[in-house]
Amino acid sequence: MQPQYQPAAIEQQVQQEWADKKSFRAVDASHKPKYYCLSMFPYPSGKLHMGHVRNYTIGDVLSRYYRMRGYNVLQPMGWDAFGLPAENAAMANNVPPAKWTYDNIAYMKKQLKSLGFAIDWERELATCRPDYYRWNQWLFLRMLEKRLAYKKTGTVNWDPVDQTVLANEQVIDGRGWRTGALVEKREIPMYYLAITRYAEELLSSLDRLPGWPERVKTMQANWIGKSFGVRLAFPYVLGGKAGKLWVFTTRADTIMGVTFVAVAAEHALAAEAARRNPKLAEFVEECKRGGVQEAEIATQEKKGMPTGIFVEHPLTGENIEVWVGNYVLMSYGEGAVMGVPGHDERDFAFAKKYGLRIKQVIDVEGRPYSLDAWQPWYADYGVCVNSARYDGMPYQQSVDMIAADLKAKGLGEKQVTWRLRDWGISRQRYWGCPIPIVHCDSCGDVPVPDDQLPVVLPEDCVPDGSGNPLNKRPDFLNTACPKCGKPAKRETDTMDTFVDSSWYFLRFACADQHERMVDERVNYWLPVDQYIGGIEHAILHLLYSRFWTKVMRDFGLVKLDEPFTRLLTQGMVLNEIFFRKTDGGRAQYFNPADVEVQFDDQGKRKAAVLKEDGKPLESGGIGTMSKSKNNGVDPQALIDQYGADTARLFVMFASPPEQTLEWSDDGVEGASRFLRRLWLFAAGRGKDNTKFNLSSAFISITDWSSQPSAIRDFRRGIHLSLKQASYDYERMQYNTVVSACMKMLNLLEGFSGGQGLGSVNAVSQASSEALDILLRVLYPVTPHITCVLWKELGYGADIIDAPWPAVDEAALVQDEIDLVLQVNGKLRGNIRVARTADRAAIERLAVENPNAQKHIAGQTVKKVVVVPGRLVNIVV
RNA sequence: GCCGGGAUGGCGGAACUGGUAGACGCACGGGACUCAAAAUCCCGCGGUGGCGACACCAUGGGGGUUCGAUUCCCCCUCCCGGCACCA
Repeated sequence: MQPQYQPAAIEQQVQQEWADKKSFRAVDASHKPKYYCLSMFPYPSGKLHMGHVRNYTIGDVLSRYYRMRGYNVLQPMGWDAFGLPAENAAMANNVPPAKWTYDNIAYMKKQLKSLGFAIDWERELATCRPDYYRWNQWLFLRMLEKRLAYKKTGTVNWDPVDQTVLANEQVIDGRGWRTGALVEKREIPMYYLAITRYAEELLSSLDRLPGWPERVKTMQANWIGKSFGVRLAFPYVLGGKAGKLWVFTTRADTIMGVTFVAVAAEHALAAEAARRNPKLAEFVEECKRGGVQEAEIATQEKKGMPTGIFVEHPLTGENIEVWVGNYVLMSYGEGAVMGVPGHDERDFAFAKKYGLRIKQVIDVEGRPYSLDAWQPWYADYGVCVNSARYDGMPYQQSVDMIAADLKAKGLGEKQVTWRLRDWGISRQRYWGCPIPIVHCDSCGDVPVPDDQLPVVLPEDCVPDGSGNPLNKRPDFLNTACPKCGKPAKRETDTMDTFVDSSWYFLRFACADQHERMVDERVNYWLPVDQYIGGIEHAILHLLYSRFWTKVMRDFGLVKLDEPFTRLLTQGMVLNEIFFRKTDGGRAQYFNPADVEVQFDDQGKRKAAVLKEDGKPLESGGIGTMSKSKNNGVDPQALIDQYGADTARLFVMFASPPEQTLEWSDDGVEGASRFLRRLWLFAAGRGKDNTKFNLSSAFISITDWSSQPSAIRDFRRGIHLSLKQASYDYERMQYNTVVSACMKMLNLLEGFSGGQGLGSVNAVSQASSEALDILLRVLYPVTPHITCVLWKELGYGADIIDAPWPAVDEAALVQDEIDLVLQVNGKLRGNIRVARTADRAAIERLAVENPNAQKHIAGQTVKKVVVVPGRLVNIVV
């Protein structure tokens, strides 16, 4: 064995061996139980970033652990290969998105392999390949047949200079990112998937996902947003014609407090009023300026303008004026809301601003009400007041009666409303899956017949920022109508990339199936037993995937209700941010690798200077690794310098998977140091050069109870750590798994030089057993080094198929245990009692303890709390 | 703005179901080895007071429940994720 740890050499050798033996090929049937471990597939952006390293290491640790536990494990990998960044790169470098994407995939695949992940590469897929996306098209056509896919208009960001649709990301402070032009909202026809038809099931089946984090389920439930309320109408007569203005409210109990009604700028009544009032028309246009992002709309200043149109209160008949409000969303409810300034904070502010009437109609346990300032309890549930026949009624009773009264007049009824909207999938972009529709002057929108699928995207286009290049490709655009055969045009919109990622986990089960979308193997491997990915996907990707799976189930393609049994949402990877203000006042960011941090004697930070010029930098705190803050760390440099095992060990040790992870160069050094120590110890060169016979796993001692206590203490420490690590593997807290391994090595090193240990043979055997356990516990995290040591020391043929070590419960038993002694909950010492001591004996020992006596002195003991095996608390 | 989450020594974090706050690691200080440095090893390391035994304070801030709260409840502050066309 090499005396020194040389990661580069052993990692390459071990990876080659795995590749040659196809060690991680998943078989589609087995007597073992299956385990499908999936990490969210990467977007091929160029090279791996730390978030990828973290994500795939978590998945790999899990996969290897489950294999040791006797499962038939599948861990596949693919590429979420369509998307906007490829088009941006294409424009910047004048290279087709396809070439850029395929080059990135090749490079990143090499990087993934160098990290030693136990991936079955035979199932690799890329969503930009026609043999993948043809099935997007195929299923879209099936959904069209069932009217689960349909066409309607939708709102997009429009850049009036480039004459192109912008993604939200491309709108910066309300302007187009390339042109700087003020962005406008524009209505265009789009295809939608009717996810709202599954709203009820998507919500209710969250309860059947015990393996999902509560926070993710809460977020999804709120996103779906089922609310029980009343849909009601305000009748009006306009230009001699009668009409009804519909609104939805969850607070029908406040209906007697309505003093105005507000509609969205896109509402029909707003358009009607604008035709007769140029000032209002201007305001409606103003509302249409700016982007479509909800965060932007919700934080902008609340503005409104009266329309001069009056409607009739459905219960009192009172005249109520209609306003146009820039905060009313056309996409939620009816695009109109009733204004109750007395009991809605937003309406209160609006009424104050425009001098509208504010009326109290709810009383909350007699709490004071004044029109001067908003108070939080104004919005609470209470009892109706100033509400005629509803006075004195609590919430539910008043809503029931109001709904009944409205219904009697034909002006409303109870209704369930969802926040969830149907999924618009049309994108006016090139690098995506073509929507398989042909537009014919005679026949209209005609679906492409199945036998003409896939509609293949030409891969040689280079976008230029002005619209979709497919519109400039006659060979793609011009086709024959599938129905009548006359010349027709292809749809040039492509699908949202969330479509691609909504079912890739199914395709991994049968990536070589080219006749069908999926085959019966999908029912063997699915559902995914453990899905791992960033918390930023908690809503959209996961919700779309759940929806898509249910649609495929209803089409008879899969037999599962939910795609992911367990979900782990990993935290983001953060690093420090350093910058200097430039002359223009803008921040110039410097990569932490180029920064030297200086400390004072206490180890507190003094200053940070740029290595290049030695001058100080400002700290921008800690933030997610990003290009804009220039605080990313290239994993390749880390792997090249320290090896994959160190990289993996660091990301697992630095924080638990669900929390954010802070980058630390010193932490990496520490991880590397541990592996060097492990290697030196195993190579028989421990700290004092004591050389044990570790070359054999043959252990002849079966009864350790007669061994000296030093040996029994040592084994107890090892088995306690093993027990801890086993527990932590199950709950996926890998940082403490690593900690347990470090404790084991500390014990081993301390043990090798001790005295009074009995026979050298027994010490050697206990050490051998401990190292055997340590290597197996550590293996999923750092597979290369443990693989080599395991083989070199003769523990077995191949650690990848070694079983998980068993805890020797007998080793954990102590004859005497230490209990914590408290008086009034304060720590006052320890008492040592026999393992078998009963409660009375413990209480007596505790009260008699001199330390306890000191604090009891002169007071009466009220009671004694004994927590078995833990503590005694004397209450005086 | 709305929804969700987080905050523990100089730093990353640990503490399992309410039971010794600070495991493990990093940084830092002292020492050994060395001509010297690196590497390695040993010791120390939350704060205040005390020679010491020990006492008191301390888990973002304020309040509550409990024999006992980092853990449960209420209020507040700051930070992070998402908001439907970034993926």
